[in-house]
Amino acid sequence: MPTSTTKREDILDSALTLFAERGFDATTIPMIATDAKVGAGTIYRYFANKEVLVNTLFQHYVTLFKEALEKNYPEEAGIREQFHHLFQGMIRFTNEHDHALYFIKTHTSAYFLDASSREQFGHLLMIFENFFEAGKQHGHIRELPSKALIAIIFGGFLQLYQLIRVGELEASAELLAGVEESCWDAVRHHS
Amino acid sequence: MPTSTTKREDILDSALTLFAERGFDATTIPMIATDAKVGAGTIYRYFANKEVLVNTLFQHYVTLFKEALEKNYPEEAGIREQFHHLFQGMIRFTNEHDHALYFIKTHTSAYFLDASSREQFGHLLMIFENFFEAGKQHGHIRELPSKALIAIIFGGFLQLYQLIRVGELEASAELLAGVEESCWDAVRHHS
DNA sequence: TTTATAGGAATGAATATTCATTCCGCTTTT
DNA sequence: AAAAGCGGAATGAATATTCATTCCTATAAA
Repeated sequence: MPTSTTKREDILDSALTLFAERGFDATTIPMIATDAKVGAGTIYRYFANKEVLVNTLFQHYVTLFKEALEKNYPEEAGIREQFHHLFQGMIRFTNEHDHALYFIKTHTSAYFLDASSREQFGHLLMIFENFFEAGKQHGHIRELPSKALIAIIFGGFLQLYQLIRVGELEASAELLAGVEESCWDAVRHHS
Repeated sequence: MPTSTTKREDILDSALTLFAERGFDATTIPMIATDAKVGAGTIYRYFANKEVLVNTLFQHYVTLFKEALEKNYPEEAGIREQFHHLFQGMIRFTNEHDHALYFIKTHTSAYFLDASSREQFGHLLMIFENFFEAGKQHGHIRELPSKALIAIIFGGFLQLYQLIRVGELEASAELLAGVEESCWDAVRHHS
């Protein structure tokens, strides 16, 4: 077998957790190696260097997230249901990939992201941007720049999930439903 | 003049900017020294080490922020006005101390914060917690854990301000008023 | 008023430490 | 037995921290 894919994924998993918890600069390669139960040198068999590793990780999860949001998107449904779909997508994605969204968020404007990573992230934002623009057109969404609306939703959601991850809140269905309602009220148009 | 207090403050100012822009780990002491126009060794005359420096900075601005929120707090006013006061406090503080809130936010759960820093930050949260608890008691605020409400407001606000700092949005009075309304709708009780 | 001097402040080159990356011998697979 | 995959010690570069030296400035002697 040419290099079992397992190790590569162990490395990516460990890197995701550590980058999310401590940040890129505070995470050392030996740390990742230890956590992944792998020699430090092995990491370099799979990734040319630390920056390639972080960009690979970033693009991988941005893509996954984008797909999660786009899958089964209810094009024809009402706006509230579309919002529900997006919000549920965020929740499901966060549950499936523990640290991924937080990692994405905290590294979105990092100095070491390459052009491709930035581009991928742009695509991701576009999903939300399209949603909000269409919603504003129909008078369903508050008249604020889409970028601002995205920031409010994303910022709030991720800050909340940080609390959950740290254990200060429990992710009950009730809490999540309440938060979705809160976020919806933040962006919808009120008459 | 024996050691003008200026140098110490030059150092703190430079550190604030650099920590906020690049993060603690990506900021080197020589960088701070250069920016502050000071010898690298001079920093160690004022701060025992890099961690003491960052904790000093953190506590300083948390305290300032807390004071800004508490000053002229309208105890007797209605809840919407109290919310306005808090929100305005956030805006004013951010305008007066450019990078301070962002620095606080991005370093709140950092591994190098000492007990005192964490405690100070707890006091800060208490202001919001008290506000939300009282509001829920009177049925004015959404029935969600205060921690969650705080996360939504803070997360959203700071994410937004990051866009402003980066220049993607302009901090017009109109935008800020809209965002305040959005945040208020996120936390208030809807009948 | 001018000059000398003590002592705190500031400096930045030197040192110690940490970290990304490399390299080589050992292990496993074929 | 050869080849491929691994581990982890070794290397070199970057960084935090130290320290011997210089620079001020305030006071005091001349």
